[in-house]
Amino acid sequence: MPAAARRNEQSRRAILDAALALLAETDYAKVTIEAIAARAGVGKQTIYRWWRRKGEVVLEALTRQQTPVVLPDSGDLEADLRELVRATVAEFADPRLSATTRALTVEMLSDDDLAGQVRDRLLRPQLEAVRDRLAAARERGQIRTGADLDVAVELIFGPIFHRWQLRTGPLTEEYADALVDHVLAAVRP
Amino acid sequence: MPAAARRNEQSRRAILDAALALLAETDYAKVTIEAIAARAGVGKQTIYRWWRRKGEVVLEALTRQQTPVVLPDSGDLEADLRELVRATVAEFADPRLSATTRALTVEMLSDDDLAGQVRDRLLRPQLEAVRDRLAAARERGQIRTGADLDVAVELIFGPIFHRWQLRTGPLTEEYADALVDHVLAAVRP
Amino acid sequence: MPAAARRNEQSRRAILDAALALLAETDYAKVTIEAIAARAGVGKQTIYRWWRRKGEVVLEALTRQQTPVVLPDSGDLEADLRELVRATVAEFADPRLSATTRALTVEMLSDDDLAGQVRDRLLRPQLEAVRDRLAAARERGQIRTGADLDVAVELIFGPIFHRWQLRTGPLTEEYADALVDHVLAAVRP
Amino acid sequence: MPAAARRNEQSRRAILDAALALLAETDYAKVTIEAIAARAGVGKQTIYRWWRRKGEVVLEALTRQQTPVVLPDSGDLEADLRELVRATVAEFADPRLSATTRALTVEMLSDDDLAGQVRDRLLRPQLEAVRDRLAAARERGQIRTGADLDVAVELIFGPIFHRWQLRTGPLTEEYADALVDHVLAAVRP
DNA sequence: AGATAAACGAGACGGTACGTCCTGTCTTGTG
DNA sequence: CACAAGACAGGACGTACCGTCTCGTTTATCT
Repeated sequence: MPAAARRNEQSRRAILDAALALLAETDYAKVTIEAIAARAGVGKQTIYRWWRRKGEVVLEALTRQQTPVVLPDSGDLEADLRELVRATVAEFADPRLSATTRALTVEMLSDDDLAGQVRDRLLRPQLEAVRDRLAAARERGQIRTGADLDVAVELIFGPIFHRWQLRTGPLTEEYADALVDHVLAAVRP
Repeated sequence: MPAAARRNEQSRRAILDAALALLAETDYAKVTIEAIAARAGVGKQTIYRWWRRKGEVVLEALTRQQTPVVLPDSGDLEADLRELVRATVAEFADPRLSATTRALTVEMLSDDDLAGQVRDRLLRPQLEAVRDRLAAARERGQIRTGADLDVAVELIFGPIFHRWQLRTGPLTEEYADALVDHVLAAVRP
Repeated sequence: MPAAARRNEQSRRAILDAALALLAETDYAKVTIEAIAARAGVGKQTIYRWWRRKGEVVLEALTRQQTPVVLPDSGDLEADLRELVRATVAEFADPRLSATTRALTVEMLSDDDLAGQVRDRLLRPQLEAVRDRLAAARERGQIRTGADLDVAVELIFGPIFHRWQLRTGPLTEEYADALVDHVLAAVRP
Repeated sequence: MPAAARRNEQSRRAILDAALALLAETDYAKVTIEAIAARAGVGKQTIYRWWRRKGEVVLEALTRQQTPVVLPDSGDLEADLRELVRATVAEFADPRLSATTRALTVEMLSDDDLAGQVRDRLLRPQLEAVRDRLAAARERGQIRTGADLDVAVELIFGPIFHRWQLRTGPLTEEYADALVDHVLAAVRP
């Protein structure tokens, strides 16, 4: 393991910036280690020294700019869920955010290790925040006690993810609202 | 456009067989056009002449062996759904089927065109079969009239797909059953 | 062996014309069988049916437009030689004629058979015409009896060919005249 | 332009050795970049990095093993010339040396740049050595002052080259001697 | 006036080599 | 000793032609 102490923070930043820039500008096929290195003005070895795969660079580039998850808790479960789902659907509908998600998904599908990292670092916080919100609702009696909260969380994100990735339908506000209705029906007492 | 009439059916079959064999045997990274051509005893140009990308070859190889979708309709919606969901979960849990799905998903994420073809040829029939089964249930009054059947279908497959791809939980029979319970709750009158 | 009787004269002409046109227009590397066939609006097989190699097509294209060799015989050996050598040098200096000669030379170097044909059909008549002129001069006592006429002919064309192909000097009228002087010195009584 | 300082001398040698070996063993048509790379245990890019065309590799392979030109100067011009011409004729008559010369000639005819390099590196030293020998003879009065030494040199090599390439006659010792006689006649006072 | 058989255009085919690109490792100086 | 620079072996990419091989479709003889 390299002595991280010696690590050049400037190069690290340049690499992550370059990766983000390329992700934003070009096809994911053009986001190669060589292109990142060239763009960052960095030797390829400096990338290989600190990351094992391109996917890890991309992941780190994306996590770096991640904002902490804050879910609204107005007490009104339906309103809060609607806000969450609308925001999520809008995000997947946005071609720019969508492109990086797509990139990351490709990497995850070809590297189990990376998949784990993405899951734990990017995804889990998001999903657990929602789970916590649902738990609070359950305590208030807004959700039936028999409901499996993990399943409930997937009932929200699964359909959106599915529709986004397989393009089986439009990602609109109407869709978001319809989804919320069904999810609520599934967990209501 | 090439005169498809002149197409050599033997070569076509050899190519698709080779693609399937490689998909089954090796990492997707090793399923290259060159490997397929070599395995099929065919010139590379013969592949490029009839398919634009590797993904299209893989897609055609997979569609060729596809069995028509038959959904049970015993009249008992819960039983039928449980059977469907258990089978689907088992399929995604199977590493062999899973590998080709993973491969195809990677290709879809990097080629919109291919994504459309996969959706229309492989996915849509499956999803519509389920939708039809739900429509039948609705006519029998087993599903509330307000339910959006498209959303309902995604309520089934979305979570499975999500859990499979992001590995956020185990793909077991218990999970299948819990999912069925929630889906039913969502659409029941 | 094809029954030449059935041969389509129109196609034959189109092929030879196409070959000439390509020779004149492009690099010799682009003069491929496929290009000739496409240009001539002819199937590749029609070329392969009547010629064994590209070089033979080129040879036939060039021989077709060849004019019969006529050497001046004014009685004045020096004047006649000077005219011949100046014309030959000028021909090699002309980039257009030079290009086809270059092409043919390449083919000859990679095909002994073709080399023989070129020698016999294109070259020999030329060389023998010169040899005959020298023989006439010898009978008139303008050339010493000991002179080897074959060597003498090569004394004329060898240096020009050498200088053209290896670009060891300019192909000017002065050069032509200097060469004539030395050749005459070599064979004079 | 690559920093030649970083060049791997071992690879360079392996490539040139492989090229020579292939030239000696096989048809020139089989001397491909891929074959050279495979034989040398080298990536193709390593060849393309340092040479533009196959011809340049071949040229460098041939120049590397070139022995410095040493011409005899016994004072006897005729004897020295006879030795030189006999050796040259024998060399062209030798099928092994002839094959590489043929290969190089093909390359020269399709690449002006390479032609220049061959001329300057391989040919010129040889021709100038002969020119110098003739100059020495002229100073001794063995050659007439009016003789053009460049023309004289070509009077020697041109006919041999011509006869070799166009196969217009045998390359024997008798031919060598006849040629020497005529060349001497051309330049003698 | 058919019949028939070869030549024809078109272009698919199995191959070979091309020249480019990227991978992940190794090497060479610089700070 | 991390770094930039970039050479290296390897190997896939997609393209261009090779020479052979069907396809149907003209033609040109020969019944």
